Amino acid sequence: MPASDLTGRARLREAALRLFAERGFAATSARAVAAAAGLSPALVIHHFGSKEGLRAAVDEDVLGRIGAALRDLDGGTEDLMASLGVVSARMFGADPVLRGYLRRVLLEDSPASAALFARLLAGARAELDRLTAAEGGRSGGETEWAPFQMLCLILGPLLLEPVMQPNVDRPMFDPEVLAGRSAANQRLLRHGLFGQPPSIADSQPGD
Amino acid sequence: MPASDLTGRARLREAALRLFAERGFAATSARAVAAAAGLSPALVIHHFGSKEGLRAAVDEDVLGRIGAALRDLDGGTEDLMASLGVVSARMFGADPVLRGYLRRVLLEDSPASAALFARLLAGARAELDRLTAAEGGRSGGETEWAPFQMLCLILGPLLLEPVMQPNVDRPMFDPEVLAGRSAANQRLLRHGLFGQPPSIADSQPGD
DNA sequence: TCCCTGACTAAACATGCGTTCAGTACGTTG
DNA sequence: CAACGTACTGAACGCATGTTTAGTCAGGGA
Repeated sequence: MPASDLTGRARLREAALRLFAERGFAATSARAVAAAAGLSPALVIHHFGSKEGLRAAVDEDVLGRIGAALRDLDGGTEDLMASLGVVSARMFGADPVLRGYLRRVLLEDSPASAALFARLLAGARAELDRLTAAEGGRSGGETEWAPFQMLCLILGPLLLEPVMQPNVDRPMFDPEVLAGRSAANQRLLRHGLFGQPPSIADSQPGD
Repeated sequence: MPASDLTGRARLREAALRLFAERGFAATSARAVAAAAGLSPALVIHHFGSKEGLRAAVDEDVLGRIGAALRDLDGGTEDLMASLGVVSARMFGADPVLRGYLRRVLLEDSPASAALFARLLAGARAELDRLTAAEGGRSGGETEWAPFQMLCLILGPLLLEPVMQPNVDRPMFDPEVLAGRSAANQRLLRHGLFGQPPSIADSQPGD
């Protein structure tokens, strides 16, 4: 099952995803990808036209997966902003390789990454609207940066994982740890770091 | 003054900083660096021993600048958490090239980047202590993630600049815009997105 | 059965890479 | 002045890269 069940094309794409995530695109040779897939380097050209074509195929695959996860989420009637915590768990938490690849994609400004970020931003805005409505419609002062702040809180640990992890006891994307972080983010967005001492109604069902 | 006043060694380092920031290390050839500096490729080896040595020199230079900026900041008696807003303005706001380089450094886990992040984390913790003291010592619930959240809010826009900028009207690191974002971060950390409607004592002197 | 298409390979190609080498020009030191 | 070390150059070396080519092999329709 590991990789040998897949077609050659798919095995190349998987191997490329892994190596691009680990070392980056420019630092990964087509030969290395082929070797990791147990195939000949010429197959990269045969299946994808060029190394750049291979990258495009990997991009499409990854962004497709994430787009699907986001679409699932919109459909579900998850309560409040639990959803963005859930989506980060489902996408980012799932696979270290995917995280590594996303990390590198997000800091370029390829069309693919721009589209992904626009999608995430729209999600954050929608989430924020729901959150505002749940808070009784009051919105404190300037909210221009709010969706970006929300995204920074969610994407920050993804982007900073390699440097952040050594400063955290447990694996940052362990489901429990991630849930704790999501809860902390929710508290921060609602009340700040100092608001509302944990007196009554501290624990909520969702998240 | 642009570059010709500098020694060949310094010109190579500056050119490398710019190109590494734009294209990444692996995608930048020693020949390209030398050409950008108006020098012979062999000089890269003569001055730095290898291309990797050149990277080390650039790293040292960049991290030195940032370390100095952070040290300045500790010395000054800036009030409250204005300081981290100021430091991001002074370091990140200053130079797009520096931002690009930092972006790439922070998502590897080289010793240099680990040291830088540890430094930033310590700064965030100190800042947070001061902020907590100013809030009357009360700290709401779990604060385990607080310093990381703070760093995400500050570093997020730096890391995401390429994908974020197209969604923002004005240049993200324009001093005014950055000040506005810093103020928004401060409000978020203190009261959340919905707390404390802007009734009395809205504007404060610092930041 | 034949033939064709598509997956696949080994070998080779041209190019660009990091690096080395031999040598020139120049300011400093003896 | 001679000797030296240092900044610097053009040309070359060996090698890895992305890609091409020619060819093998299996499967499926006519």
